Amino acid sequence: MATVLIVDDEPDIRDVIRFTLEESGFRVLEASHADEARRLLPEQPDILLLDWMLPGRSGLELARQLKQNPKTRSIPIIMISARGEEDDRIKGLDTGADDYITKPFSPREMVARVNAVLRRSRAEEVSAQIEIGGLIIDNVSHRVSAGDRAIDIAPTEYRLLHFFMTHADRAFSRSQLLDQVWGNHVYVEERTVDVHVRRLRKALEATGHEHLLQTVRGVGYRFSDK
Amino acid sequence: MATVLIVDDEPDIRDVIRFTLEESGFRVLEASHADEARRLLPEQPDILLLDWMLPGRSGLELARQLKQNPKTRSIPIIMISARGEEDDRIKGLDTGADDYITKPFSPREMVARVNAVLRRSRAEEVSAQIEIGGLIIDNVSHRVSAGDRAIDIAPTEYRLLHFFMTHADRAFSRSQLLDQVWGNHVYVEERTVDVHVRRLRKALEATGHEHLLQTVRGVGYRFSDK
DNA sequence: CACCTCAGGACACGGCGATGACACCCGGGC
DNA sequence: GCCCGGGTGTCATCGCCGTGTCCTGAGGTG
Repeated sequence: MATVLIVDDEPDIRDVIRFTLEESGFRVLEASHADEARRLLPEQPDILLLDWMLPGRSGLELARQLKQNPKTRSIPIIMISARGEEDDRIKGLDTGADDYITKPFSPREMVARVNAVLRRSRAEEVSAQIEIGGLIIDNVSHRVSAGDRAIDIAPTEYRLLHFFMTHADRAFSRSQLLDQVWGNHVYVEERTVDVHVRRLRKALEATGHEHLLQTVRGVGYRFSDK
Repeated sequence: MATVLIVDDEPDIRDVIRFTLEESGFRVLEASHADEARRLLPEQPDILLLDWMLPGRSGLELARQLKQNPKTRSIPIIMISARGEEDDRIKGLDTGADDYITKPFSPREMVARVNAVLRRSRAEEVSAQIEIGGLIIDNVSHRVSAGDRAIDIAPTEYRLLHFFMTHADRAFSRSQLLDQVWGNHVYVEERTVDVHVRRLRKALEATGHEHLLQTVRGVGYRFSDK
């Protein structure tokens, strides 16, 4: 089951939240301030419930910090704020918070939101380097490799592959691929996608990974190691 | 740029929203009630701003409907509700709404939320999986599997199976199936359904799931694990 | 037993996707 | 400026898979 880290300076609030979440089967960690929260990060919480109004605006700081660090960026954050602090709420979303709850909130609402955010974020998992079926793409060095062999690839093929690998196990139509990889403003023939798929496959043949790029007849293409 | 569909029965509200969104570069569609919204779906809005309090609770209905239809399920919905209708807010989230805004709201907040939801939904990976009797169909990856074995299936068989699995435990006549799976404009022989049922069964035999597709003599076919 | 419905095999056509060829564009080197 | 080469988009062609129809036989039903 998922672990939730509550960061709030009021013990009463923490208690209420802890009770509700534990009843719903979550594991709960508590911190009363930002520093304590940071110390608890090694416990690998799946989600943070973060009170906006921590002393010294440290809630905002913490959120910003977590979202800037690649290692913690993927931890979703739900902000808790008092009703009416609208400006803060907006900043919270801008900072990268994934959702927020206004006090006072009902237990049911909170659980519903925690679940919703977890469901969303689970699939996301962004990282610079992605590995699927032994094939590795690294968006920092802009390089594709398998084992210790580098694969030479043209720009468009690279973008296509990168899109596929960040959206694996999904079937895409040609027009979706054009929108996503070429940009939805340009107009090119749908069949062009076929050609680039073929070129990409050819490039992947060098290491025997062409089977990862699959044709879904009547629909489009899919990237998957299954 | 993204397209937003506003569904609200109050023209003033729509105007305000439209103005703000267009200023932020969105394309805006307007509907004053659920039916009009449905008619605008072919315009492919990227997100819906849906007033909760449409006459006759049709806002809830619309949301539920959209989230149940595989074709529209992925369109994110932001609910607009009057402050304090908390029960409704929860129901809204349960219905599948992705977020909500309480009236009155500031333009900035609205834009921030629309952007946040769009950002999320883009990366999102709702595995729209349906499982019946150990057989799994996933309309996102467009794949059928049982256990860890993938089942190879032709386009028409796939659509047929998908329809059956989303409408399990009901018997359908051949003409109903033709309407639903082939489309009600095309004309093909009723017996053709038999042939595709047979092909589908053959495909399911690979994992021993052919018994799920049952013949209802004198009526048609039914998909069920009972 | 006669009738009707469904299962299953066979087959021909059409369309979709794979593939190779080619023309154009752009940038770098001379 | 000119040439060269890699990259990209388009087109025509080919082959195969998917699809719809027909026919026959099996099995259930009255």
